[in-house]
Amino acid sequence: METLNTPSTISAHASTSIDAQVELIARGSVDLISHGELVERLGRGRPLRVKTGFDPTAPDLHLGHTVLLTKMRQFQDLGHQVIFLIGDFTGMIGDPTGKSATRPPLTAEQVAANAETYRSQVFKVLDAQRTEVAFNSTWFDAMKAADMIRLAGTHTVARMLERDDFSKRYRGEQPIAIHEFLYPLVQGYDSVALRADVELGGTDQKFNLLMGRELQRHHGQPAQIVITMPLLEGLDGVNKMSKSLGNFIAITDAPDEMFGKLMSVSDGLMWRYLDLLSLQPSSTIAQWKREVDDGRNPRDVKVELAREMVERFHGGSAALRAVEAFDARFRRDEVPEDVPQVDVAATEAAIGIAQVLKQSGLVASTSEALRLIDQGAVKVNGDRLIDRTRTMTRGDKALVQVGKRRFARVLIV
RNA sequence: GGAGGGGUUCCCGAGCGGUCAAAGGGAUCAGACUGUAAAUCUGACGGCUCUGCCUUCGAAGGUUCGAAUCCUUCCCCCUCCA
Repeated sequence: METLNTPSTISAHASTSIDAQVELIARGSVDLISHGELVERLGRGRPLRVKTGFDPTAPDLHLGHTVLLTKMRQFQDLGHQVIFLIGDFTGMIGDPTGKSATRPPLTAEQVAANAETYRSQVFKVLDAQRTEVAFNSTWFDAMKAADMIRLAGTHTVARMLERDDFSKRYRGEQPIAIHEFLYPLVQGYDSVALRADVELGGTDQKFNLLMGRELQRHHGQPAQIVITMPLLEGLDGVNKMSKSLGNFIAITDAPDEMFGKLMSVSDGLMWRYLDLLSLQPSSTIAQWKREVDDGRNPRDVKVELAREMVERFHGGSAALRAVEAFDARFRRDEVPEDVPQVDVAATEAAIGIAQVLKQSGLVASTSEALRLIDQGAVKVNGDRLIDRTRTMTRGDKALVQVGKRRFARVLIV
């Protein structure tokens, strides 16, 4: 690791005061260990090396994953050096969390493929030009068994058992494999190898991040500053954002969908999202807060948030179109432009409306179709349909709508 | 190895021979209200050729006019003792 790629001059952040930097860096964080050390380190006037480690399992990223990335981006914008570390060495050994004992180790090929997927998603948030991508196999593959044992010798079992996860399992008489004790050490050693000034992680990573500090001191380096970020709440505002709970916004969600999901977030959650996801300066967000307190419609601020996110992941023109499409559809109550055309086959001359709804894919079953009709959720050519026995005949065309979001242009054939 | 407790519709969870497509809560969907906010209120929430019919309560058999509820076997979970 001789090419540390550190710019010799400081450009961007020279103009930003240390106080202002600290304020931005601390925004949204749970732990900052420690504030004083951060001020001191920034005071040295050189770009900081900011490390964040990621699993090589390459999930489809959602906004929750981007909280850390956003924080990294803020560091970049302040002129610091960001290191995107892919834990391929650990990934090839197997499950590091103990959560799923059966998670199989990844092959080198899988790791490489995942890393590529990662890159394509991650650089929607990070500035690729200013990101150093590192793999921890670089130094661990070169390590000898004796080195690993020496690393293991730096800490005690008792110390490891302090980690919440381990102590719970130990008390609960759940197995803890020996190699699991090595993960915090391995992760901590990454900080030594990278000479990290700062390491970012989720709150669940706190123990491992602190391990980095100890190992750095052990190796005669100044201890890294540790920053933990919270888990982002999902669209329900209660549970953490996760794929399995279905309360997520994927970064690959289509522009209109992403925009709509963000607009449906509650006002309280909106501020949370702004703090954790927006690259707007804190002063701007504070300004918006004051304006809302003075009577400005929070909706307007939410539009800013939604627009920024869509712009980040789909570009500026897509964001403008999303705003326009949203206004047209929900404020002016117009029919969206991209309504799918569907042909529905009638076996006889006439076909019941429930069948039409089902066969066009607007509803899952005839029963559901009838229910929705009874509830006044179905519109045909803009008019509410209340007669569940209504039929259509061959050659009929109609714009059919179910609820607020489901549309189809149906042709009976 | 011994003793006991369980597996119910997307999730949690009641039911313990008929009035059960099965309480209640959550999630979800729709309507009202709105800023597609959130909250709230109302309704729906297995399927179908829908005032009726069909399929569902771990699996398979059985008892009964009738079973999610009783019996038998099997599968799977959990607790305590050894």
